[in-house]
Amino acid sequence: MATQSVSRKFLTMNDLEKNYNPKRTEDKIYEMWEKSGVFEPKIESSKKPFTIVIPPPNVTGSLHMGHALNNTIQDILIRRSRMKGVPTLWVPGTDHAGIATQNVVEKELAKLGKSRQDLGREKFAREVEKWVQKYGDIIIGQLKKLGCSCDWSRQRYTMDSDYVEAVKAAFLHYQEKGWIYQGERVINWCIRCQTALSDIEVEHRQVDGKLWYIRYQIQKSNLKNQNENVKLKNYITVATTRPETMLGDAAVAVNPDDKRYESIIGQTVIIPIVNRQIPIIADQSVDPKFGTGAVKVTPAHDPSDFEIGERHKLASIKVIDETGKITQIKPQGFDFTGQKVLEAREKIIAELESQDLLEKIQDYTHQVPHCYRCGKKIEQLLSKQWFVKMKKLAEPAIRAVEKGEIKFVPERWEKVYLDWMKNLRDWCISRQIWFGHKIPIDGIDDVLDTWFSSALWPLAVLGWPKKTDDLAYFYPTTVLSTARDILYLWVARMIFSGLEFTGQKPFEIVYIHPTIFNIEGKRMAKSLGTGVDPLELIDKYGADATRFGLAYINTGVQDIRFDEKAIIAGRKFANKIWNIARFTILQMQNDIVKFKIELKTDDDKKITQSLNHLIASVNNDLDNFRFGQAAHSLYDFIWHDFADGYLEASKKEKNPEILLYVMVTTLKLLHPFMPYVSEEIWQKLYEQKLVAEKLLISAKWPEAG
RNA sequence: GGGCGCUUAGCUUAGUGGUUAGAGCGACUGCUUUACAUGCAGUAGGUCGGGGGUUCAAAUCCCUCAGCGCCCACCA
Repeated sequence: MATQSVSRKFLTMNDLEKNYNPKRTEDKIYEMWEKSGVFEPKIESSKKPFTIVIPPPNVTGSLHMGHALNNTIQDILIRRSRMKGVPTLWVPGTDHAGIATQNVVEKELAKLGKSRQDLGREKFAREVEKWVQKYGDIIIGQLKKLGCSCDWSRQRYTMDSDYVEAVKAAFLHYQEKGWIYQGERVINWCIRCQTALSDIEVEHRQVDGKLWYIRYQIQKSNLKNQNENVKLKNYITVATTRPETMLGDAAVAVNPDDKRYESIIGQTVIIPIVNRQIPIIADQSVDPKFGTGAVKVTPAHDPSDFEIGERHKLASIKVIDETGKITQIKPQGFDFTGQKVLEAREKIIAELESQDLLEKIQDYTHQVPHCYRCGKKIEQLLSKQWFVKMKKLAEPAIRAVEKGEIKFVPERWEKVYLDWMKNLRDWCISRQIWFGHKIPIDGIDDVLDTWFSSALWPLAVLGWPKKTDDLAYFYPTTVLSTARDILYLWVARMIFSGLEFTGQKPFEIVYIHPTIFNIEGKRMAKSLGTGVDPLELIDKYGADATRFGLAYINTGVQDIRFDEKAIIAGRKFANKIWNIARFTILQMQNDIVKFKIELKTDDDKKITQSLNHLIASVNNDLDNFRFGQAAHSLYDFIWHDFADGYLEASKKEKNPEILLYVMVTTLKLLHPFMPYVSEEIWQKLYEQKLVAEKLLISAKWPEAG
């Protein structure tokens, strides 16, 4: 509470607008904060810092509602921590997002009828650079509009020069450990993007397909030992969803315990059309209950077939190339070379039918892999790529979470993380796209998976591999707030990277925020016309309204059906607060203010008691990431207890000190949620010498007494 | 095939064992009450998805069924 001041220049009604006006407030206030230097923490070695690194938005486009929610959450945590007097750092930045950004630039070029190949690498790189510059700036501008109190002096980009060094250092480190290797195996290949993808960059979508039952002739000379079940048959039937891959079959596999086929294991069958001889083999991985219990094995085009192939030393015959066309496999009398997969499939089916080798066709709905960036079907094919061995990296990452050193909020995500981490395959890190970090090996012109660089974010932004003061003081960071869809792609990889390179976890708490859907429960997407632009909301209702509305509906649920009504309620609330302040300020001028808290009436006692409860519950809620609950308590107290109750009553029985005390305290509690209106009011109070601290953003946070 | 989440008033939802289940928006009825009509005072509207159980007491805990959504998985 401020000390008594004798010389106050009283404001009149006209000095305070009747309604809160965000547009006349926000930019002015933000500039004031920025100039004051409060966003940039000072290192105080005696105090434990509070650090957040922003999940760097992709420079593919502007921010969406998920970003608005996540950055509101982070700013709430940051502002509260700062007000508590803790050295508080929020590192901002952007991600080059290799494949995603390359794709959006390619889409732009396509509008002009051009491809990246038309431009060539150099010109294309310049186009990408222009895009990155433009959208990088847009994103930073949006974060500022939202009111994010990031330390802009520490702003980073995943391809700035220091970051390139960090990526190199990480790669070399893995190499020295012997964890980087080049291998030829079946990987996910996007025909449109022309690159390999890791397993988690593939989306499985349900597709209505067919199951074709095809007869493979058993070699006549081997038919002597037939048993009861196959006595009358001279063929074995396999079921497949991809008949065209039979061009590359290397075996027919059955389960070793499958009595039906016991007697013919080891015999030879002839692939129809291809006329090549392949063995019938027994492999544990075959499910006797599916289809006929016999499966054609195509090691070059299916990861599990590849493994069967390795176990049985089968040849891998690549029949589909990187453009999604049939290779120069020329069975006698046929030539499918250069034909698209579906085209070849049709011809093969027709030929099988004419040879009476197609037993039946079933409708079959199954999961088919698609590219997570361009949405096109993935081909699984044999390819030489670079991998990181995961076993040694996963172990400490599992332990850190199991021992509770890293906690997930909500807790249930811990299990999701661990399940994935315990069943990791090696990480395919090479990409054949043009935009990204070059693999630091001479003569290799591939780039790295964009997530290889994102995985280093918490350490790289603080200076690693250099031993900087920032790294020593602000690492490990405190909270990582993010969306659930990048739990594996990003969060898991930051955990093992952080532990490997520093021996310390990258963050203490992973907060997984709700996903925002539209009111029908559908994904918000610009392309579907279901997106809501947070900037438009800020323009219409103000940043505070947008932030408060988002915080208010974030009650810890998994999904949010976004309803603009919440933001409208936020706007009204901002206005309500403004008017409470207006009333209070005018009240202060009419009465002598002693700045001494004296509880005279029952109303005084009641309101200060409720306020104390409010402080306790807001603190408790925020300690536990219960943003919605905290917002609800603030709303209910301020509107109903304070305005409808105490303020009305105070018109009859005056106690301006209490009025001011409650006002000032609620402004502090509200500031992380609604920084602009609260600071704007604070400035009026400061001018009136009704508060002592110059800025609310750095005023002392209330604790329950 | 595994796992997770959700189902409360017309809409979006709060509420994790305890008096007549709250709010915002919408609807309706009054109010130019010396801050706010972005307001104030009220009214109507809910068998808390169905069924079963535990308990003195269940929207809340357990089981089960149904619907919606998400994630993982080498049934080709």
